[in-house]
Amino acid sequence: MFLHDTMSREKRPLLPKPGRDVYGMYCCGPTVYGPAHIGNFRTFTVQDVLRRTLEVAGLKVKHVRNITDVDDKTIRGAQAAGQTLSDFTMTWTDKFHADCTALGLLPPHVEPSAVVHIPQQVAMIKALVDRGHAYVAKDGSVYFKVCSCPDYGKLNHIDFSKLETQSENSAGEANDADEYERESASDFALWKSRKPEDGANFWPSPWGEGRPGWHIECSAMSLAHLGATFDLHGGGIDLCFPHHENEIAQSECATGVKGFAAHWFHSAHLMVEGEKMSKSKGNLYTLDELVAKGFTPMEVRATLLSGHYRSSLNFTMKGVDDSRSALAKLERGTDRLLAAAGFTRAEFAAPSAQEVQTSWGRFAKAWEVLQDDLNIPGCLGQVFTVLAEKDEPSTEQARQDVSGLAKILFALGLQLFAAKAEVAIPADVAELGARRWAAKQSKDFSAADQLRQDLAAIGWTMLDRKDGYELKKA
RNA sequence: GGCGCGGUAGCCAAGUGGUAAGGCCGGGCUCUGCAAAAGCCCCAUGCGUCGGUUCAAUUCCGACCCGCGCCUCCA
Repeated sequence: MFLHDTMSREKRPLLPKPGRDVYGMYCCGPTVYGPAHIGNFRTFTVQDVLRRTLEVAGLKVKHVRNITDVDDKTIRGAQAAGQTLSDFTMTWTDKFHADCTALGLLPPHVEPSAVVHIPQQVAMIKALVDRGHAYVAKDGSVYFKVCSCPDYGKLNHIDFSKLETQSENSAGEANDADEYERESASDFALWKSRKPEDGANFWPSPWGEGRPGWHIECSAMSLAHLGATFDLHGGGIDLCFPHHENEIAQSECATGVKGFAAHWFHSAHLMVEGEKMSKSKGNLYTLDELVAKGFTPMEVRATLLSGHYRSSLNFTMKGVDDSRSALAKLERGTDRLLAAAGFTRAEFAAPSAQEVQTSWGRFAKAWEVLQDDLNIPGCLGQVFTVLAEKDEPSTEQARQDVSGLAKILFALGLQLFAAKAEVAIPADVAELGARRWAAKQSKDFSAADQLRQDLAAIGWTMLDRKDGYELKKA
C-alpha cells in the first residue's frame, strides 16, 4: 500500500515501524457539540477506508480516534442547553456513534476522551515547562514557546525563524483579548487559566485551575495510546495548520523523541452544491437531513467516496442520486457474478468467506489501484469494468472473482443488498393494483390502462412481472 | 503576501510520454398488450490558454488565465 504523505509530499509505502507488528494510526475526531455534518464524515469515511484497506492487506491496525469533549464550543453549548458538560457531550457522542454506524464506519479500536486524559495533558505541559519549551503567563495560562522549537513549521514547510510575527499575514488581526500575554503571536495556549465563563468546567494543575488548550489534547492522547512515535496521523486538511504542526512541536519537545508521526494523511474538504460549507449558507448537511430527503446512509457513503481523497469534492443531491443508480448497478452485477459462482447473497455477506478465500480473481487490478494512494474512484471504475465483461466466467473463475469483490467491497465499506425499508401500501392503492392485475389477466387492456392512470394520479406506479406485480411510490 | 490544490465529454470522475477507465444523464436496439425493469450498443481526434522539450504531450518544462483551500480552536 502506498499513500501520499503531507510532510514529505511524496507517495510512500505504509508499513508498521520496524520491530512492531501493529500499524498505529491516530485520527483527530469530532468535537461533540452538535451533530456532525457530511464534511466531517467525508474525512472519517476516508479514514475508515484506509483502515479497512490496510486490514484487508493483512496488516494488524490500531485505529485511535479521539472525542474532543472539552473546548470553547462544548462548554458554551452545554451552558446554553442548561446541561453539565459531560451530559451534553455524551448526548452528541451518542449521536455521532449512531451516524457512524449508519454510514458503515468501523468503530476505532480506541476512542479516547479528552476530558479523561487531562492528567496526561497536564503531565505533558509540565514536561514542556521543565524543558524550557513553555512558559507560564501572569494569569496562570501556559503557552508553548514556538521559538524554542527550531524545526517548528516542518509539516507545513513554513520557515518561522524568518517571520517576525505571525500577525503580519493578511488574516492576522485575530488577537484574542485573553491571549495578550503571549510573548509571540505564534505561541499557542497549552493551558488556559480558569475564567468565570467556564462555569464548573475547570481542573487543577500546577499553574492553578483551568482547562487544557485544544492542541495538547491530541498530543497527550496519541502518546497514551500509541506511544511517542507511531505510524500515521490523519485529519481534515484544515487541521494541517496550526493543529498538527502544534502537535508535532508539543509531542517532540515534551518527549524529546523526533519522528512523532511517520506519515501524515490529510483529506480535502467537501463543497456543497458548488459552495463552501458554512452555517450562514445553511448547507451544513447532517446525515439525518439527507435521510429525510430519502437517501440511504449507504448512498451517502458512496457519494462521499466518489472522488479522490486529496481533491475537494462537490457534494450535490444529483451526486447522491447518481450514487444510488451506481450502487444499484453494482448490486445487479454482483448478483450476476454470484449466480455464475453458484453462491447466494447470504454466502457473499458472510465474513467467514473473506477469511477463507484468498484469491482476487479478475479484481486483482481493482485491488492494486486501491492500494495506490487509496484511489477509490479508480478502483470502482475497475470493478465496473470487470462486471461488464461480456464473457461468462466459469464457475471456478466466478468463485475467485466473488472472493476478490467481497474483499474490495469490504475495504470500501460498501454494504450491498441492505434490506430496503418497506413502504406501507395503502389499502386503496392495493385494491387498485389488484383490480388492474385482474383486468390484465383477463386481457381487458383498456381497463388495465385506466387503472394504471388512476394509480399514477395518486402517486404510485405498477411494475408488471411474469407472475405478479409490484407497487412502487413514484 | 506566505504555503498548497485543481481546471479531462451535458453532469460527476480516474488515468497515462505513444494516442482518453468508470458512474450518471441522453440516444438506439432487444424484450414487452401498455408502462416499466433488465440486457446489449452508441456517446471527448479531445484532456484551461499559449509557447518549449520530444520521433511522439492531455501526460514533462515555462508563462499566462480561471477556480479553490489554509495562514482565525472548521474534518
